[in-house]
Amino acid sequence: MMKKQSYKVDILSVAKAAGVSAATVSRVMNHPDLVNPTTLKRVEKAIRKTGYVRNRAAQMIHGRRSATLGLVVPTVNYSIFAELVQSFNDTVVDLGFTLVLATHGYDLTAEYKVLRKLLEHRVDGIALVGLDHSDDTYRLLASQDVPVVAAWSYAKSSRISCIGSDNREAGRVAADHLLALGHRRIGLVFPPTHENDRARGRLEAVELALRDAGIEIPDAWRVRSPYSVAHAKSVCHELLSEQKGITGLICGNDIIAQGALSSAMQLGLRIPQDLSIVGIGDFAGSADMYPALSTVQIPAQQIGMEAGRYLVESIANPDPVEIVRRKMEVVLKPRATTGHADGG
Amino acid sequence: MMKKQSYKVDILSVAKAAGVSAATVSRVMNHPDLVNPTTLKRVEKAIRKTGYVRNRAAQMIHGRRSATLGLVVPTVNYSIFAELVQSFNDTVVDLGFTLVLATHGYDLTAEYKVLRKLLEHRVDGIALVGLDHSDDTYRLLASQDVPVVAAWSYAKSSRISCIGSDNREAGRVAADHLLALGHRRIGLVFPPTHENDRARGRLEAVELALRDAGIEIPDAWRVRSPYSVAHAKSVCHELLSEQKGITGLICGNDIIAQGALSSAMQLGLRIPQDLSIVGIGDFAGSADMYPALSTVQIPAQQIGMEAGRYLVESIANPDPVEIVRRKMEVVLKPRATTGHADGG
DNA sequence: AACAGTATTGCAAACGTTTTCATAAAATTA
DNA sequence: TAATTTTATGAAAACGTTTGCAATACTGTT
Repeated sequence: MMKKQSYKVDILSVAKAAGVSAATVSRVMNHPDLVNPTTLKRVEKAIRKTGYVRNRAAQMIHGRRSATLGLVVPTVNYSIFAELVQSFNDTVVDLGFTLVLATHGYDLTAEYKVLRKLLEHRVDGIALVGLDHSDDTYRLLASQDVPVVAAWSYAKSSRISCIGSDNREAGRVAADHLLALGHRRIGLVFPPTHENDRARGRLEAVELALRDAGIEIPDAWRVRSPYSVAHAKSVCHELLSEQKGITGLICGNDIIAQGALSSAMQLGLRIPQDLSIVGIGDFAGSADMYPALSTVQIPAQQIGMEAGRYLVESIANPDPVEIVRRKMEVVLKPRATTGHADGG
Repeated sequence: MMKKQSYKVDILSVAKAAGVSAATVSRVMNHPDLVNPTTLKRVEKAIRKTGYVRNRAAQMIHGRRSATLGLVVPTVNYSIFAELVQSFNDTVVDLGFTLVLATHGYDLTAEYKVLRKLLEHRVDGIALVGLDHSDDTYRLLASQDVPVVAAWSYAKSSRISCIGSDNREAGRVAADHLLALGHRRIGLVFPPTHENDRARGRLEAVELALRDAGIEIPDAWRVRSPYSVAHAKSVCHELLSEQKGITGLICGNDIIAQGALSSAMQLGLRIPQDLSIVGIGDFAGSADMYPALSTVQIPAQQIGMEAGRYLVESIANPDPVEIVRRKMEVVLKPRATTGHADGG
């Protein structure tokens, strides 16, 4: 059976094999109800025998959709966007789409380039992370009429549709949590905020909350770390061994928090008696670490799902392009890495 | 500038805007050296002004490559395949390709379906994980002449090209590590091995190594857990609280090990004095956990890179389809979660 | 038996590009 | 200046599908 077909099997070979026209084969694949059951059987057999796989490109050129969706994330390292990617994927696959994935490594110039590629491939819709994008990117998006959604971030005046959380709120919740536990000597470990609205919003809100609480933080207690466990660990090691007196750490996300936690434990600090650590994100695994990480949950799965659905919906109804903004609530997950400032 | 072009901008609109033929525009995009510098400038301006993005589908239909590569992984959850995906992506993007990602959730029937979709989209090459695939999948792969590589696993008699590690070796190394430390009361936490050659190879090798060492393991010490931290944690909690006397745990991968570690610490066990835990994989973050996870490294990044390169190479030189098998060495990473059996 | 209605199929145009071939214009040579 | 070569461009065919329209073959009704 199924001989090793050398070279292209097109719709015509199938038609010939089945003794029908190309049109009929096409109908078998797209509108089987329109073809005689007997013929259907024969054609299906021919399809199987020849190993025919229909060419999406050719049907796409006919005005058909490509049935692909582009997803642009900064990175796929660690589990930062893992749940987002997985749930977005699952959602859209269920709806008949295929995922084209692109990453840019937190570089918005690179983002523009990959976005262009996605557009060349005529993805039917695009999801990207966050709301910081280059002008070129925004212009490109505006010039094409492809549905777009920014996932992860929410802003009430975003230039494009967005489905995500308010990062300032996430930052505030994290800060309030530590403040409520009586912490006043707080260290901040965040990634560079340039070109990253998530980190910027979180950090700004944290700083604001602390200021409002009348707390002054020495510059030495503010440190930068990219989203890498190893890097965060080394940066925190330095911070915690040199700057005594810090009782709480607010981290830009759970990956950084993980590094912070690791370095603290290595230094023999008791968590949370000697040091409280709070992350942001609630990534897969954060709840099951030991000690379980206190963090601010961003509902990644739900965001991925909603973003996928929104895109598919917009493709189906190319309505007047109205901007949709959906805010996904952030929720504090107080777990084992935070406790009262007095260690009690 | 760049007006919000309603509806399709095709090569003809650009041609008209620039006062040239479609052929010239095409040449500007594909062979700029063939066109007069003055014309080039004019056309490029028209391209910018109209916001033209070339249609890959249309050029693909012309026998051109699609410039996409399919990557099929079981899941993108946690960081199990994160490094693989990221490095594969980075490698092929550098070489001008775009990544089409598919997941199947460890279900080989689902794998067949997503694979078909990838083929419909005419990806120029396909990478998938492991060597367990359905007959349908293998047949489909054989019937199309698209370069294929199985990443992650290595087997000297694989039906398709493979670039990866020998999972039996990984299992043996993990077992030998614990044996060398004097452990004889060893628990096994593995995922279902059905349709998963990685898990199966590892587990078989572990069992063999233990048998060779004259060790008999009670059935109660063999437990199943999918690749999920939460699930592994709960399964291990049960195992460790009911079955006393276990001094070492061999886990199917680092994610399971992470859950095991978490449950052990929660139970107040000292690691590694009371219990040694070894994982397999050395995923991103494993080295920086606390305590740092002892594990068997599978060089994911390198595998991703080599797989990407191999595919691109095969696309460039559609040589006689010779099967390539590259074995990536596994290396023991003894860290803080394993120690002598006597706890000394 | 003639008719209308319906079900099934094929023909051919169309989609947006690339590329071969031909032609025109410009540059070079004798 | 005429002949030749080179450079730049356009016209049209081709790629693998889908689909509107037309044609044919059935079905059932009188």
